[in-house]
Amino acid sequence: MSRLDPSLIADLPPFAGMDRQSLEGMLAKAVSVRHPKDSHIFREAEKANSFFLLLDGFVRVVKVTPDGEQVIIRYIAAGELLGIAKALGRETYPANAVAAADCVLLSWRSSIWDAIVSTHPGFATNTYSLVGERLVGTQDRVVELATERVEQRVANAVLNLARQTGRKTEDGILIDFLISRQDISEMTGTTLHTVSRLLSSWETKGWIKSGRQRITIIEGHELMMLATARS
DNA sequence: CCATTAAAGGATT
DNA sequence: AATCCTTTAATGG
Repeated sequence: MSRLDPSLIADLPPFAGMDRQSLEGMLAKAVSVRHPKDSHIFREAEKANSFFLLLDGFVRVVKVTPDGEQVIIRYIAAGELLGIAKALGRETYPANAVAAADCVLLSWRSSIWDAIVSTHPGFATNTYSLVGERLVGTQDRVVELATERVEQRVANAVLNLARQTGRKTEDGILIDFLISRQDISEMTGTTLHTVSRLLSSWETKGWIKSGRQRITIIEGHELMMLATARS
């Protein structure tokens, strides 16, 4: 296994404020793993033996209902931790994590979590922040699902994806991985047909450009108006 | 306003 | 060729 350079992770939020020696210590205990698109990184209810840092790619966190319906909880972008069951006081993973694109990750054994947190208080606080941000995000989505119309929820989902994973192109902000209308419907609690209709009507208005599994936001402002408009 | 169903055309493998 | 993704239209809650 090749040696990993500290600069690989030094600038990522979880390791902010960590000195070089500590970074090297973390990396010495890490194993790098590759996950091809659509492979599972971990599964719900599985024993949480490892936690991960996503170095490249995108991960989809998914819950599956008893009757087989999928709900997308969130997407995780490069630089974020995932599978941090230990930080949540859990022994098992709370959901499935699937590679939404080809992914490169670092993984650590969960058994060293406590030692890391006690020797690197900064890592602990960074993790609290991450957990807090995700909590706020899910709270927002609960409010959305309870009060907003489908059109607004879809607009929000698209904007959030663009903010999280967007890449600038000549046309606008491209959501930088393959995402189907089915995926968006699973994020927003609607059907792929409704998502399809909404996206094509936005395309007609010139707000977005979308092809098969690709979405580019051209006029983010209009979408934001829609997303926040009161019915 | 939105889900469901059905049908059909395009894209991907 | 088989499968998946998207669009469109009709119907009904």
